[in-house]
Amino acid sequence: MELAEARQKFIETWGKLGSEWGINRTMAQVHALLLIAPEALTTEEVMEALSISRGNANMTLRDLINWGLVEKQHKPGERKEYFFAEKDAWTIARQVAQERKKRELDPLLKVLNELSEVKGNEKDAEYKTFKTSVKGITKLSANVNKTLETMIKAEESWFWGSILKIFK
Amino acid sequence: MELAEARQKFIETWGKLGSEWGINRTMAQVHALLLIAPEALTTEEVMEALSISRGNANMTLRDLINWGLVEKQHKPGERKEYFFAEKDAWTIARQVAQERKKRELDPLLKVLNELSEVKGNEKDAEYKTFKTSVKGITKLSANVNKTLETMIKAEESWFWGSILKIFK
DNA sequence: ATTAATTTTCAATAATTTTTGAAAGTTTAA
DNA sequence: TTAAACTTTCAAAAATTATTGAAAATTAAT
Repeated sequence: MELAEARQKFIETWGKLGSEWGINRTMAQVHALLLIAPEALTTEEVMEALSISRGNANMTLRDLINWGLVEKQHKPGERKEYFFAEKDAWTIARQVAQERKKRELDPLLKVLNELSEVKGNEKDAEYKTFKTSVKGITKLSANVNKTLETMIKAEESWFWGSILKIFK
Repeated sequence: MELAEARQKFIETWGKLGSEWGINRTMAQVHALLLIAPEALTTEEVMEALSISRGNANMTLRDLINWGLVEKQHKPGERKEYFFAEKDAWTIARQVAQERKKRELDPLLKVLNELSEVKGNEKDAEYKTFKTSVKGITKLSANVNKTLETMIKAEESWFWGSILKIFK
C-alpha cells in the first residue's frame, strides 16, 4: 500500500472508531490527521486535507485541545496558529481515560451512591431487585474506577507489565 | 428517595451513559428497565413504561438480544413473549467487552496490520511519522486485546483480585 | 488609529439517526 | 380453514447532531 492511501485509510478508520465510541467522526479524523503529521498544521491545512469548513475545523480543534490531545503552537515571526497532536499512544490513552472518567464515571458513581439510599420495603420484589442491581453495578464501577486511577498515574511499561504478567 | 423516583433516575442515567458510549439511548433505557425488573416484561409493558412505540420496542429488544444482554422467555400457556435481562454486572461487562471486541477491536487490529506494511522511504518524515504512530497504536491495541481476552474468560473475583492486588 | 490577517461565533442548513405507526407477516388455537 | 393474538418490517416523519459560511471579534503590525 502507498503512503497516501495508507494515510487516508488510517484517518477513515480512526474516524469510524471514534464514532463508535461517542466521539464525533470529524473530531476523530482531525485527530488522526494530526497524529500522522510530522509537523504542526494550520487550520487552513486541516480544512484542506479533510474538506471541512473553517468553522468546523476551528471548533473541532478547540475540542481536541479541551480533551488534552492537541496543542497550539506558534512559529516565530508567524501570525498563524499551528496545531500539533500528542503522538505517544499511552499518553493519549491516559488522557482519554482521565477525561472520560471525569465526565462519565465520576458522575455515575455519584448517582449510584444516591440510588443506594433508596427507601423501601425489603419484602418488595421491585425494591430487592433494584437494590441488588444497583449494588452489582456499583461494585463493578468501583473496580473500574480504581483501575483507571492507577492507569492515569502509571508508566506504560509498568502498567501492562503488571497486568500481562498475571494473565500469562 | 422513593423507589419510583430512583427507578426513573436509574433508567435515565443508564440511558445517558449508553449514549455517551455510542449506544442508542432508548436501547440503554430498555436495558435499564429490564435490569431492575424482578420479572420478565412483555413488549407491551416496555412500551408503556418508556412511552415508546411498538416498532421501537421490538427493534430495541432484538438488538439487546443480539448483544447477549436480554433473553426471550415463554410462559406456559401464554402466547406473548417475555423479555428478561441478565442481572449480573460482571456477566454484562464481559458480554459487552466481547461484542465490542468482535465488532471494533478485531477489525481495527486487522487494519493496523495492513497499514504496518505501507511502502515508503525511510528518509521521508511523513512516512516515518506514519509508521511510528501506527506502531504505537498497534502495541497499545495488542495489550488491550490480551486484557480483554483474559477478562472475557475470567471469573470476576479472580480478575479484579489479580488486578487490584498489583495496584494496591 | 487604521488596516489586514486571523480566529471565533452562531443562526441557518444539511446530514444523520431515531422513532413512529400502520400494514404485512406469523403463529396458535378453535 | 379462519380468525384473533401477537410480532416484524420499513417508509415516512421527527428529532438530534454536525456542518457551513459569512459576519463579528480579536490580534498584531504599520
